[in-house]
Amino acid sequence: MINFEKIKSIYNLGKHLSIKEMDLLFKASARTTFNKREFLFTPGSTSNEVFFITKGLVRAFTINEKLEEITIALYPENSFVVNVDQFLFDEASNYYYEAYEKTKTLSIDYCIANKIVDNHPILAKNKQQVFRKFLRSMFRRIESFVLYSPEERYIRYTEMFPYITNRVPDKYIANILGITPVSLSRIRKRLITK
Amino acid sequence: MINFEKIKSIYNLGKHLSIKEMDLLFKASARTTFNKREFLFTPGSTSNEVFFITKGLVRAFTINEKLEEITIALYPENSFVVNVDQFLFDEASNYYYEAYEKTKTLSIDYCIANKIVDNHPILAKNKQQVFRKFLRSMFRRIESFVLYSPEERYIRYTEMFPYITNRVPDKYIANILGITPVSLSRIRKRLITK
DNA sequence: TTTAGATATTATCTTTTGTTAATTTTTTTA
DNA sequence: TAAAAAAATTAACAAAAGATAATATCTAAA
Repeated sequence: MINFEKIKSIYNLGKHLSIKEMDLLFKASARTTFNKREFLFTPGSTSNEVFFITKGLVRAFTINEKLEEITIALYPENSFVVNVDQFLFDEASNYYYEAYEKTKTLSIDYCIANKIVDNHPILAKNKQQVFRKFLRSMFRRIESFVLYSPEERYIRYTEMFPYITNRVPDKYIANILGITPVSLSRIRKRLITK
Repeated sequence: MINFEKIKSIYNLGKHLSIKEMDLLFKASARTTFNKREFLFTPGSTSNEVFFITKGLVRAFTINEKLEEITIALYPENSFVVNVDQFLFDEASNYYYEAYEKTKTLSIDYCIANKIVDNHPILAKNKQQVFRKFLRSMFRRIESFVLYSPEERYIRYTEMFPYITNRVPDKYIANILGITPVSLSRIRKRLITK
């Protein structure tokens, strides 16, 4: 069910990290299944739970002044999901995190996870890689806004994450790209007629 | 010269972190002064040096297909500067990092820094906070692209970083906001006449 | 399977942005 | 300080995006 080798390759974890150590974390984690449209976090949540998505897809969104839902991120299998506002800012969350599909997770309180990790040098060594992976994806996303047009961003996004694009409405992708759904529809049309 | 308390407050470092421990890192660091327009890194660089800016301002930019310089980030005093491509991707850098002002730095090889940090539990504990600070600023930047218009991004940027905006040409700010310098000039005009 | 609801497309119009080039202003340096 | 270089503004036009609404298509629930 949990593909250790896949996780190791996704997060560039060290060769010396064995299943035994990773299992320490998995054993200490709760397994939860969220039905479609159930929430992992809601605004105001101060939970420091770290979710690992083993199956399904989670959508993070906020509500803007016009009371529209704006999707900021999508998390497929093998992603870690945290309550950003709580995790990074020690503030109550502004975001909803909902299971867009029926989603299976492993979850653990971040402080508890940290205690386990800090007691096992090999885990501690690999913790940084997970953070680095986050930084990587964030940096590439910022780069895409600075260097590319909406059309280019869309092409790159679908090429990079076809397994996400296929599973959610285009309007979520439009939000993620920083454009309106109507504009994305026009971009798609432009690309087809090219 | 180095304001320890300021660094501690910027990076949310723990109260138990004393100057003694931080000094271990500073003592192991080289002091370098870069003149205006000198480079800390250039494309192709595989250096894993971590710079801490004690004075001055560094600009990271790349060259696009049209051979234009595109500024992706500005680093003022008390910032850490690393070669992103090397640091996060283990790839040679695509970016120039230039001292836009005469800049004083402390620098240390990341592996060496890590050895020192890992041998001192209090430093190790605080390392995460520095990473978290990076994640924070990256997340807020992504949020600004997803939630706000170019005009709103400009207002927020100048409010948040007046000490940067004042020191560099507007065209660098335009790049950072993901718009053209001409468009930024029009936004400024619109805001004045409001 | 039918129907209601959600999503995507299209149309129309307005606003903003990109592009290029000319002009003005500011900054740098000889 | 004067000349040169860089940056910012403005103009003119084209392209793209935003907003809103109507329509079409797709999806999910009764």
